[in-house]
Amino acid sequence: MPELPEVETVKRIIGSQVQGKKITGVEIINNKVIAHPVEEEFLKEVNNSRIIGLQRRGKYLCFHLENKNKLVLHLRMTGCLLLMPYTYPREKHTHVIFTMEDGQELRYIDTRRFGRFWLLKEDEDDIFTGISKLGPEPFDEAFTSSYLYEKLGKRKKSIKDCLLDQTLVTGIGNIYASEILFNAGIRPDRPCNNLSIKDYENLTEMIPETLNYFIEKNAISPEDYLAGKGMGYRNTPFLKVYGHHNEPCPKCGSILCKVVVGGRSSVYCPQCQK
DNA sequence: GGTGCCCTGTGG
DNA sequence: CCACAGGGCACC
Repeated sequence: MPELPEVETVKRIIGSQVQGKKITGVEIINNKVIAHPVEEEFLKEVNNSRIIGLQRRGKYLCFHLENKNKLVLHLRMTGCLLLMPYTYPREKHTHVIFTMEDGQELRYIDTRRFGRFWLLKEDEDDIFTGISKLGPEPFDEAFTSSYLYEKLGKRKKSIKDCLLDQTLVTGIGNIYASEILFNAGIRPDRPCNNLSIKDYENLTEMIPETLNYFIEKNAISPEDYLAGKGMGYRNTPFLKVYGHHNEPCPKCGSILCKVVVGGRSSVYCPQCQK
């Protein structure tokens, strides 16, 4: 469910709430979401450690702990982190609860249970989480149009498919792929080897610009974030094309189309996108 | 490359 | 009731 802008929002809100706080208790309600072979070890290594800070990499979140361990989380489709007083009733689908020293609880809630926690011990090579396979962040200096052209220029796959490939550039998901391609004026089903250098320059500019636009639109207070159960802030009202098929294009008024590319739906304007 | 699968909930 | 949902992986 969450893509880079949503994960960034969670990082900013939850990060500021838990930074410097000690975890004084861990309760695993459903161990399916813990991708660690030994539950006891996971508990031992996370419990009684202080959170130094929260970091985002692509769609992953990484808690840096004082004992040098890292607690990595991927929210996948429906994962959600909320900090609230321990007295609050537990949401349905609450799978893990971290108790903080101040009596607040950091709760992991995930309807579909696709999300995962990993534990990386100090200096342990990360061969588990998938983070090591990720491509550059869209805001990295390394993410240039020549990088994108070199990586994609000769591929026959559709540009939409490649935007979702986290090893090429990280953070884009199904919704923002449609939004980015609309902003760049490129049809989602265009083969990569059919795009011009100009198209790649345009894409390279529109990827960080579009994601940044939605990070800003996501901005919300911690109180409103909690009130909306970590979902309310998500910016559906600002989407230009995704979810708007059969409606008029916001630029030209043509009717927006839906196509399935690589098993997932994309929405585009047949007039504005070539 | 395409498909199925992991899950639950919702909308047509 | 079936199709589909913002992710990612294993498997032909």
